[in-house]
Amino acid sequence: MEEFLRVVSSLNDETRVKMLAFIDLHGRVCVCDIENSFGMIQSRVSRHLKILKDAGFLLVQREGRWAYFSLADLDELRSDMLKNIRKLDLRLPELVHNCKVS
Amino acid sequence: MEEFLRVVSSLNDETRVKMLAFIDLHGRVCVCDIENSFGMIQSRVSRHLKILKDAGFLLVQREGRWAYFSLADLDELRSDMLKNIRKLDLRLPELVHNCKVS
DNA sequence: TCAATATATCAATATATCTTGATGTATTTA
DNA sequence: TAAATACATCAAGATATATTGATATATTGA
Repeated sequence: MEEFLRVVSSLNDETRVKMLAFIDLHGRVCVCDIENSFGMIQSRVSRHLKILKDAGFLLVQREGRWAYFSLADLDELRSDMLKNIRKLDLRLPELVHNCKVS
Repeated sequence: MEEFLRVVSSLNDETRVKMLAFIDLHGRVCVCDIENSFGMIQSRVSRHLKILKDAGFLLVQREGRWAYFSLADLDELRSDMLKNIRKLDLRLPELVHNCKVS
């Protein structure tokens, strides 16, 4: 139950549903990609990505000063959730890749 | 998105997940059945059942002074959620049918 | 080494949700 | 008709979550 509620509560937020859909669409992105694409401040983005990671949806790979987030391997519950998010056909922001150094 | 969030937030609560599993298991129950089975006060039960109903999981049929709740027809999102709740193998309270008149 | 960048986290505030107890309405039965 | 029962809803307080701005750490490049 605890894990089920962690998964459900991670998706009980429009911002996080969109971020998950965005990463599903674009693959590997760093925090500042989402910051730029969504027009949100860094602490907010970082917090939401952490929640999605802790819920088992995302994987983080640190490279230098960047943290790249991508989809984790999903079990049935999580892949069901993602499947139903895909069906929402959300309008997502464009990918804006604007980190200062790369 | 709005409907997705209504479904997700309805399940973002341990009490409601258990009540949904309970109704899935026992079929048609009235509010006081849940009150007695879960040992919760009536206003709390009524509120949670309303949230599950508004989220499209439950159907209500009024009969006399009783309101009977049962599973609604579920679309893919909702039946996926119920399927994953079944997999949790929750320990649910016994059905205590103790309404004063019947 | 120093400054800039990327990220995480914390504290404060705002907002939402849950629980309880009180109240209101409808139905049934004495 | 009056009392009891089933249920819904509201107000108040408690708890949880989200947002922002500030601060801390690590990495890189000048």
